[in-house]
Amino acid sequence: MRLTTKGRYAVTAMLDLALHGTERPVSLADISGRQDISLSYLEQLFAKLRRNDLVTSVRGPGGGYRLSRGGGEIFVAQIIDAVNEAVDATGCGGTSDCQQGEVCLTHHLWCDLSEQIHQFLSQISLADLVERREVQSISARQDARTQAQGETLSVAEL
Amino acid sequence: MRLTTKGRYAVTAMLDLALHGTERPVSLADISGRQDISLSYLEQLFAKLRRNDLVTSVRGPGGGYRLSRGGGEIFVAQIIDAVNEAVDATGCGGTSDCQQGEVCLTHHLWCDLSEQIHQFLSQISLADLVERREVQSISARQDARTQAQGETLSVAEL
DNA sequence: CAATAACCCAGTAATTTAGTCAATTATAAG
DNA sequence: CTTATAATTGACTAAATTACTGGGTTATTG
Repeated sequence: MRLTTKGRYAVTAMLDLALHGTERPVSLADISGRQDISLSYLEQLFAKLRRNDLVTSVRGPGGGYRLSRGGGEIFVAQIIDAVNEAVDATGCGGTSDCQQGEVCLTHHLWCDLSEQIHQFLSQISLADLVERREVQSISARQDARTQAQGETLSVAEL
Repeated sequence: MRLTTKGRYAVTAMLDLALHGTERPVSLADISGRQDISLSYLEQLFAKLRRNDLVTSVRGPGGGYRLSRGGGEIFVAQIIDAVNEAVDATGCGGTSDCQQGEVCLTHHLWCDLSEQIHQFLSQISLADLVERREVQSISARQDARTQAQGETLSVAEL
């Protein structure tokens, strides 16, 4: 499990789909415009997302992408895994060159750690994020009116 | 919070320190030999670890590095943060170019997510890992004797 | 003084990220 | 049928990050 900007782009794009794709398919050009991600980079990402059955495509005018299923059944971990593809474990994925058990054990430990993160992100669905979003935007507007109190600083930045 | 191999190297090296540095300081050459990380790369990593007060150094013959405090007071998140340094949020760290509130909100959401991972890794200390390690190595030896039963496959690989 | 090992710095190969460009293919609409 | 739209494919490149090399210096122990 790697956590890089690439995964963030993918999650952002998928969230955009979840937010805007309820009626009609969403074109990558739209996502590119809204989320400020280059069209060609989106193409690369969505090729992988499609191969991993997270989205379906509709060609031609009015076409674009749709979530392959409900937002409640697509999880953040799946999205990140899809675009990171072929993470090949840790350079010590069973086949490789751990001289002593010791080395391999620290690797194994790291796998444990990232596996737990993976499980954490496997529990968060796009639907969860959409909901959370609405909650936050509401509370953000409330904060703007009632003057933020300090804890809500990061929200007030917007 | 980024999760890359760089952070894994740092955690592995720090764990090596925790395991072998109880008596005397541990030289980077030793860690390099045991963990198969290039000496110069370790130098880079430890420069950052030292700047972040996670290790102390002893120069001269017999010198090396020590944990700056007990393994129970050094957490995985601190190690990863130390070597990743200057993560500058998400390209939208307050100062930047979010055209609409919308974009900024997806960013904020991602921050939330990685913040939760950060908190998770902030609860795991080196001491926890050392303990876990011992438990695993013991159970690994037990499994080797009693013939592993399937679930313990990854341990049995060693 | 000599050996050790941290410390520092400049450079560089390899990989990943991010993006460009140029085609081709499917399809809806006129 | 033609045209515009938008996915799809692929090759190629720029920038950033990761991982590493090598050369030096400084402090310390024996």
